Order: sequence, then C-alpha cells, then structure tokens
Amino acid sequence: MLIGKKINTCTVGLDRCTCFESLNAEELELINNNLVEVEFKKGETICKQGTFATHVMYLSKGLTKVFMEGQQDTLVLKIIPEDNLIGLTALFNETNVFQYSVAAYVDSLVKLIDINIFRQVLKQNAKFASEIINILNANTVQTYGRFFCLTQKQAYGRLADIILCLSDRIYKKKEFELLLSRREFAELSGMTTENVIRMLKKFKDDKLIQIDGKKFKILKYDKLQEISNYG
Amino acid sequence: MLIGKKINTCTVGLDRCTCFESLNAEELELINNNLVEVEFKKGETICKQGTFATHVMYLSKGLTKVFMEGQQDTLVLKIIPEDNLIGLTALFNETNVFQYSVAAYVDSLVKLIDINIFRQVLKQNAKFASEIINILNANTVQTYGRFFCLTQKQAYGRLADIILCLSDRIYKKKEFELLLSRREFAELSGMTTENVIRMLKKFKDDKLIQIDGKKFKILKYDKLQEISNYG
DNA sequence: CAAAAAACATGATACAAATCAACTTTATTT
DNA sequence: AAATAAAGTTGATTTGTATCATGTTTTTTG
Repeated sequence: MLIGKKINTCTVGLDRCTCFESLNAEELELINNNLVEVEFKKGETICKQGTFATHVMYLSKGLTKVFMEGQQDTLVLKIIPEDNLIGLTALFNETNVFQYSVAAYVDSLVKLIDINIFRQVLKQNAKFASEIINILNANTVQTYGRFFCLTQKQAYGRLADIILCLSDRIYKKKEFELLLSRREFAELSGMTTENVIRMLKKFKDDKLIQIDGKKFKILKYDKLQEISNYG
Repeated sequence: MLIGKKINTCTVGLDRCTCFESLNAEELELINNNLVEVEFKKGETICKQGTFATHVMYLSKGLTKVFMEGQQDTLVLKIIPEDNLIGLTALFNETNVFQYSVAAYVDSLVKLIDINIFRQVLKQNAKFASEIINILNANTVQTYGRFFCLTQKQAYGRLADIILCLSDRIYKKKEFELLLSRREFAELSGMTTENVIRMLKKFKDDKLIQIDGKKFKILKYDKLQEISNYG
C-alpha cells in the first residue's frame, strides 16, 4: 500500500493558523481586549509543564519547541513555527494544567490569550469551534507521524526525516541556516549529540548534504527521502 | 518537580464518551437515522489506513487497537475500550483519509456514523463541538504520554507501565485475564515477542506479578510503578 | 483424531546506539 | 585580553534489545 510508505515526521505543524477569520468583529475585539503580548528571548521557557494553564498562546514571531520533561530525558513533541496557536490541549482538560513545556529556539513574540475568554468564544461560535477541531486534528496527525518516526525508524532514518522536514516546512529552501545547536538538533532527532554529529558527517561524506557549521544544503533530496522511508 | 514524574502510558483513552448527551432530540434522531451497527470478529480490520473516511465510528462493545502500519513495522497508537468514538481525526482533514488502521482485539460491535452528518451537527451545536474538543484533547494528552513512554523508557519500564495501565483502565482489577496474545502484547509494548516473554518471566521471578498463561495478577503495584517511573 | 499451524518459550549471537573519555574550537564572562 | 564555560568533534567501549535458531506447547483444521 503506497500511502503507508509516506509517513513523515511532520515535526512541524500547520503552515499558518487561520481560525480567527471565523470570528465576528465583536468576538475579535473580545479576544484582543483580553490578551497581552510578551517577548521571550532565545532559550527562555514560555510555558512550564505542570503549571496551571491560564492562557492559550499564539506565536506571532519566532520558533519554539513543545516538549515533555521526564526525570532525566526530555521528548520534543513538535516544533511550532510563527502564526500558530500553542497550548490548546489545556482548553478542556480536567486538570487544567499544561502537560508539556514550551521554550523559544530563537527570540520570540507570544500573545497570551485568556483561556476563559477563548472557551467562551468557542462555546458561542460553532464555526470557530470547527476550525479549532481542524487544528487539533492536524496536530494529531502530525504527532502520530512523529510518534511513528521516533519509535519505528532507526537513527539515520530519523535524521534524514527531520532534515527534510525542517527544509520543507520551516525554511522552505534546500539551503538554510539551522537555528538550533547540535545539542538541540540531537534532542529533536531523539539521539545523542555525539551521534547526530557522526551521522551528519556520514551524510556529508556520502554527499547527501553539504554542511558548514550551521549552514545546511540538501544535495540529494530523493536519497534522503529513501533513507527516511527506511534507513 | 513532582508532576513530571507521573508520566504514564495511558494507552487507554477516556473511560466513556458522553458527548451525545449534549445533543437535542432532533440531532440525536438525525445521527441515529444515519448510522449502521456492524459486528467485527476478533482480529478483523475495522478501518484501514489510507482508505477514505466516510464514517466516524463508535465502539459500543469490544476492545480495539488503533495502529499505524509502516513498511515492516506497526505502531500501536492506543487502545480503545467500549463506549468510545474512533476516527475523529478524519473529521476535518484535507486528505479525508484515515491515517491509521483499527482492528478488533476481541469480537466487537461498531456503530458507523455518516461523517457528513456528524460534521453538520458539529457546525450547528457549539456545545457538542466543545465536547468533541474535550475528547480530542484528552486523546492528545494520552498520546503524548504514550509517546513519552515508548521513546524515553526502556523495555522493563514500558512493560510495567502497560501492565499497570491495562489493570487500571481496562480491567479495573489487580487480577485479570489478558485478552491479547503474547505477540499482540509485545507489539503494544513496543518490543519483540521473545523479549516480552523473557521480561514477564523476570517480573514473575521477582514476585512482582503472578502469571499463569493469560491470567495476570499484580502483586507489587508500587514496585511496578517505580519501575515504570524509571526502569 | 491426526496433521498442520500458530503461539509460547529459552538460549546464543549480533548490532545499533548510548556512554565514556579526551580533545578542539567557539562563545561568554570578568 | 585572559580566563572560563559552553559547544562541537572524534574514537573506544559498553549495553539493551533485536535477531536468529531451535524446541515445546497449544490451537486450529482437514
């Protein structure tokens, strides 16, 4: 079955969230009157796993990671690019607590929207609710893809997958400057820093990619895709 | 941080779906007039990854697994117990295709609800939509937990986690008869059949559980919890 | 009810990836 | 500008888990 083959990490979610377009002027004003915009510096924690969720967040500028913190390990659930909502999971959640942390990969601008206002609008505008369902489902599909990637593929496959994903979804170019450190990149790929470096070198030696520090260039897209499919 | 420690698989979702209670008589009739109930035998495929999603499903009786099929491996995303919706992910999905397969662990009864009727009700009843958002979010939290478990814990921890989860959420007893074969149980735990057998034996030798074929009895819940937390 | 197939079980071996150790280069701080 | 810390890199070693091989028990089937 062909479709089964195309399981990609899809570490990155929607291109751009458009749900607010289904709000009327009044609802939009209500939202706008109940939000604050905050700047977060590179590396800063935007929201902390286990704390009470009082806001839904909207990333208006920057790049962030959503991750779970265990006792020793952390798991990056997804990367959130600009113009996307963060923290929807806490919307209707009996515990009312964030199940994950969010941190800024680069300097970021975040709008904090009062969660109760958000809930109120949801309950009165079914079109808006449908849009949110749409977003939640897109997120679920993406998470399943990454779940599959991280559990079923081996290291080279995961690495290829994530390189392609970043190129396709974040940078939208075959040539880009990685905004993450090697340690962050390793964490994202679910492996150790040492191994990510070794494996990147292998890709470089095999002429699949060109690397110079943080500058990446994809040379053989198809071969990487193949390694991602099974590598 | 204490909360971080309590990451459990939560392979199993909501106890019971109650969203239909927010429908009025008319909407309920609409749904009921547009569904069929189908029986699936143990092992049968209820829905196949890659096929067009024409229905949302409601498991009225039985036990099923939701899983992704790769080229060689399969990943069990979650277990769905009785009285729960299946296939919500396909509701608002540009591809309109199931991203996963569903199969019956035991003989099961499934109500197939026309997806367009379901969408229609969603768009006209914001309360219902909110309930669905609730369900989707509960599912996401659960998936994140299992994602963490399968990627960050090692085999003994995963096994302990899943035994506890089945006991707590499915059987609701310390003593139960496992409905899955060793192969299915291994697949669920993300390891090979050989290893699951070896490790169960270890748990048995260590007097953490009692096993006789498919009959399981948890002897040391706390110790298993500890192994699950880090094992 | 015998034969075939599937499920269950156990030991030996192989291997992918983590860990450990040490060293270099690049930032950050004082 | 020197000192310190962090990030990046490479090689050697260890280890958890899969794979392979083989045998036993249970279930299914003709």
